[in-house]
Amino acid sequence: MISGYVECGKIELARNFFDAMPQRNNVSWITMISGYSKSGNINLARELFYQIGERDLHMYNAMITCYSRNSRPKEAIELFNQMLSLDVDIQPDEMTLASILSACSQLGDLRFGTWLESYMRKIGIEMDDHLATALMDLYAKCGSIDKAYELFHGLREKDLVAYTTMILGFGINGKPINAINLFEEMVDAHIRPNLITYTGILTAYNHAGLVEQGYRCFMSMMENGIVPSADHYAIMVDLLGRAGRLEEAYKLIKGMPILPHAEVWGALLLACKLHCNVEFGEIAAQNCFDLEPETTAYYSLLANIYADVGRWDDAKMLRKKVMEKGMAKIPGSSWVESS
DNA sequence: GTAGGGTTAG
Repeated sequence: MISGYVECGKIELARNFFDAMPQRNNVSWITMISGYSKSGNINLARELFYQIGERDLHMYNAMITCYSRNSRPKEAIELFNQMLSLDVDIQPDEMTLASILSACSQLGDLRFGTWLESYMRKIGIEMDDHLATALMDLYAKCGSIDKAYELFHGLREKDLVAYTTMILGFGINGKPINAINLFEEMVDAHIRPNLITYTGILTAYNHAGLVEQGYRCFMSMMENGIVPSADHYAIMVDLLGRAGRLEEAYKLIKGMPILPHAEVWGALLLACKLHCNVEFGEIAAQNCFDLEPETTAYYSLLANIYADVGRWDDAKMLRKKVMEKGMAKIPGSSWVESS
């Protein structure tokens, strides 16, 4: 019952059912924690986790995974260390290590990562494809792209996540051509790219400055029934904009079936700065101001465009605005971590 | 009685 509710996203119903249960076994606690994890509710997951009297490996795994997949790598590693400590002393398994490796690459902590690799050997955890993929991601994020590719090459079965990880890895390591080649290999292998894969491949086309090919890829994405997110549009606007095709970029934004976020307009604004275009620059900037009034970078960009074309008074006025906004931040609580 | 934990972006 709980898992059924969790699967269709009815987490409150699952909780009601859970609360009404006279006796809760391990599985029900784990189902509830992973349900909160999937819906991004770290606090409720943690609350439940610490209500458990006797915690086993699977419960630790559920909570560590919750931290890791919700971008709390430090807390994931903290709990992992707690698990290894003498007063808990539970030996991790493949599942634990996959989540911890992910936390590690989120932090870009290669030293802890290589320690984990030898630790795995020490306690006899065999490197399966999931673990190799997580390790691949770590190496790629830390700049060891050759080591990442070695691991990729050694996979028993290259699946969607493996290809996507490697494509993203080539992308962040400045190897767009390798990313593009791998994407083609993936399509040939009949593995269907998802939204994340397209983020990687479109970024690669962008970095390689391959406008036509990138545009074609974006179109084929939609033909394959994958609906681009605002992030994908932002990449496309950047690609077209950097090539000086500002009007096309603008039209792409206007034709979006979803609301463009500030990053989309910001990409156009940046392109307008590169090409000293006031016309679209003003439109892009106005949208950025409306969407994110507190981000001063947008005001500066427009000010720089004005300066480029000799409109000093307009530039000055905007720079004054930036100063005022900067000052206004000081008495506030902008340095308090938001969560 | 039944239900569970892994890897990819932002």
